Amino acid sequence: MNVDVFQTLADPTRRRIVEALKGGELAVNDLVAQVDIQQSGVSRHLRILEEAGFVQVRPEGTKRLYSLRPEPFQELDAWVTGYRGLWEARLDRFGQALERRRKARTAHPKPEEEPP
Amino acid sequence: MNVDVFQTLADPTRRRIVEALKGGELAVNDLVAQVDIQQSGVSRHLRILEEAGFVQVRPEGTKRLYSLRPEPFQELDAWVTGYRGLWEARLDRFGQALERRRKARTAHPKPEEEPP
DNA sequence: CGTCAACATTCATGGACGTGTATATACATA
DNA sequence: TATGTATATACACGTCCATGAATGTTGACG
Repeated sequence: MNVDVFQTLADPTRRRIVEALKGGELAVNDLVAQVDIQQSGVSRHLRILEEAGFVQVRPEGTKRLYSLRPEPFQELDAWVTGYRGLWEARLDRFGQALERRRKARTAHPKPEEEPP
Repeated sequence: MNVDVFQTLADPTRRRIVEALKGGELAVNDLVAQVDIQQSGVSRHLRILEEAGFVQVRPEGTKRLYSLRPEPFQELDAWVTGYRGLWEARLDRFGQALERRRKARTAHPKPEEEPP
């Protein structure tokens, strides 16, 4: 997590890797198939993504399965939250109180419906 | 808006400018006072931010007042929303319904409390 | 142990980019 | 018009970085 979140996401190839991992963990070769650069480049991008906290590795045999980690996305979400006042009608102290109550509500949702 | 949102935000100086504009519109010299680079650099960053849709200009006499625009932040918010499932317990159709109800609520808040 | 597959790392290179210096443009005011 | 202030642009320079090619490393399996 030493590197910057935005700088890590600035590269389009890294974003393609991240988006490919949205569906679940993938091996390096699977990512090479989706991103049109060399395998060495994919490994380097994965290293950068790992140092930035975006991905984690899990060795499985001779393969290494990469998957996403939530922390940097949460950080990004927190950052953009500071600018929601630009397009939401009211995000003053009253609106923030509402927001806090919503967070508390969605953090402990009542299981009133079935998962599909 | 031709340039990439993440690439625009990758530069720390540009983020400082954006954060300085959170309080409202500012002239270029006001930003130069907050960012420790030359005035020419600030103007260049403002041009990049303008081309990316982050800021808009309003001439006032010999000054030019820059202010934030919501679109790129909304775009960023929409992007990170695609990854909320990583840390929220459930963001399936049920959770999205909750989310939609919250949005409808905060869009028309009843003035039932005083701001702290 | 030898071999193959999967992946990581090193090295060299070209291009993009942020910065400072200097100069240009626009506006206001006397 | 002349002068000063506010901002934008042109140019040159150094640095960072994404990429490909080549090589190194690790694990599975005969």
